[in-house]
Amino acid sequence: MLSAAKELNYLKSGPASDLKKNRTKTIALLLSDLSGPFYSELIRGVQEIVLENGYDLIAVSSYADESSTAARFLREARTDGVILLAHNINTDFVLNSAREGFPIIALDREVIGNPNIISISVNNSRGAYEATEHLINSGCRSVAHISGPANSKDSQERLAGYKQALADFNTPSLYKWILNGKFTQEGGYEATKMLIHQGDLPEGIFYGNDEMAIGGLNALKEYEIRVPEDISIIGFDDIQLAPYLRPPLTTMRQPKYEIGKLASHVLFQLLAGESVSSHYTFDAELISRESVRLF
Amino acid sequence: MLSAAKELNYLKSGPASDLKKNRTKTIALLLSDLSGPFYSELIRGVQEIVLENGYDLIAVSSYADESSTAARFLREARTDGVILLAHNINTDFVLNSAREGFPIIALDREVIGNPNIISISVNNSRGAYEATEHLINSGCRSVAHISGPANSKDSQERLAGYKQALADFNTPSLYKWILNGKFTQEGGYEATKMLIHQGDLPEGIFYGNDEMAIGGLNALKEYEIRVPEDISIIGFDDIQLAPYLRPPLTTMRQPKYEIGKLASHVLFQLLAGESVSSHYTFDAELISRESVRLF
DNA sequence: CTGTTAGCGCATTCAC
DNA sequence: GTGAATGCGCTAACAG
Repeated sequence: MLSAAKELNYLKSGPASDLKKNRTKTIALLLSDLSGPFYSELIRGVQEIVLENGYDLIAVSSYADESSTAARFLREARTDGVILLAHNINTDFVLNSAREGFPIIALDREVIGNPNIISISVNNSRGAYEATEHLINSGCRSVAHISGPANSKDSQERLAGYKQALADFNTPSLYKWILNGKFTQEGGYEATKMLIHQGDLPEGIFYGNDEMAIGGLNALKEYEIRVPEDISIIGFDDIQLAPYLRPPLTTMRQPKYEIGKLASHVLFQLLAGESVSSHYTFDAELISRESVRLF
Repeated sequence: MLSAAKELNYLKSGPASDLKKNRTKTIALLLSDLSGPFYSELIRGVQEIVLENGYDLIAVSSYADESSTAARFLREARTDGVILLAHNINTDFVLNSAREGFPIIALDREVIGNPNIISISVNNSRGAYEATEHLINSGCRSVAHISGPANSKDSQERLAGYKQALADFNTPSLYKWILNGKFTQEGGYEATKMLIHQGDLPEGIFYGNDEMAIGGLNALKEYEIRVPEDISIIGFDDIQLAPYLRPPLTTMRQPKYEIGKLASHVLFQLLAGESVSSHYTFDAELISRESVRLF
């Protein structure tokens, strides 16, 4: 009777099944904006490991802050674990969502003291230091920095690395050469225009990420300032577009694929009850293309 | 007592809540590959409407066919509705997953006869016709076509439009000038190399999508065939990279943002019990850049 | 207005 | 082996 019903088009309810089994066999990747096209490498890394372990992967957006889908997935443990790359969810919220058996891997912040939260980050200050150093070593006697939002840890660290390099190489560190570009293309465009209007153009610009560098490139083109003949620029991230820009963008590559793989790998270790380090670090790598003038 | 527990760090279970309420307030966007970077416009459109309606959006991959996450979300109605853009899930499976009160919006196929499944598509054959026509009108006396997978409806229709244009404009239609590039960059590269090795190069190539055109551009560059001086090429989709290619790619733009908005809009109408058309169509639009030589 | 209770649809257990 | 009963953790309905 019941089996007959099953044969002819039985559709089970996922939620009911999850409730009973107390696990979803699903991992959520929490992103600040689903429509941002720059995570594909990371997603690929995560997806590989998640599928390999017989789990499903869903991507969730934290678009509207704490009322967002992502927040709900965190707070209500709608999956068996979570990989967090959503800087607009605040750390207290994350801490309050942590619970036994619900691993959280944070890729965009350092969370200490909670055994259910592991963080993985790239060495931003070091990467920024190298970017700035590269500009200086290739002949720039002055270097500006277009930074990201002040509340972003990535941005703060990159700014710190930049300043350290200026200090170490006796290069002028001027307030007017540090502008906020909000990590967006538009922001990079505006910040670069401001830099140009100030009159005293530096010989190099270190953009806190590639998106802002794209905006910068557009602003520079508008004013017929040639890259790299008149000014050298360097970005951070190595997004997919970087090699296609004119000129191809020199940048600091983040090993996104590797980070994605490690994040999910660690997640499954936690799910299996194994103990892991509370923090992992990767280095960024200089990808030299044509936006920095070499001597 | 219970309220005291709540105050100090109560974490509710999402699955249990969903079960009780019999709705998730979540819409799933089913994509064939989460790491594909070419959906951002569409996602943006969907996200806007979904959030506006107080719902959450999650993105799910159908990476591993019928055993995939996406398939599970369809089959088990894990969300209140679904937007489908996953050609690797077959239509019978979709039909068998349909149920009352679980709207499915199909963006990559035409599904007829089921009131719970609505399809939205672009007029592929017409777009392909226009692409081919554009090549012919700009002076190409011969036009090849690199197509997508044979089982893709999009690909079939684009091929049909191409053939129709050749017929209408008395342009030679040769079997050797229709090659399969699988809708991937690699496939487009290989197909283009084959075309080159055949010796008798056409004056224009219509690629079934932009990704294959990128591969084609690479192959052409390798053989020092100049675009558009030696050969004109046109793509389909207008992906984000298209204007950044060398030369900037002429292509048929799909109104992805608008499609995303309509898809979610229709979904909510269905959820509200309103009746809607069973099928909607958009037109592709010629975006003229520099990969077609103009006379 | 606060406290108790029934039942959502499954998977698992136990009785048969 | 097949079939009925229990309870997962909530929410909504209801009683006090």
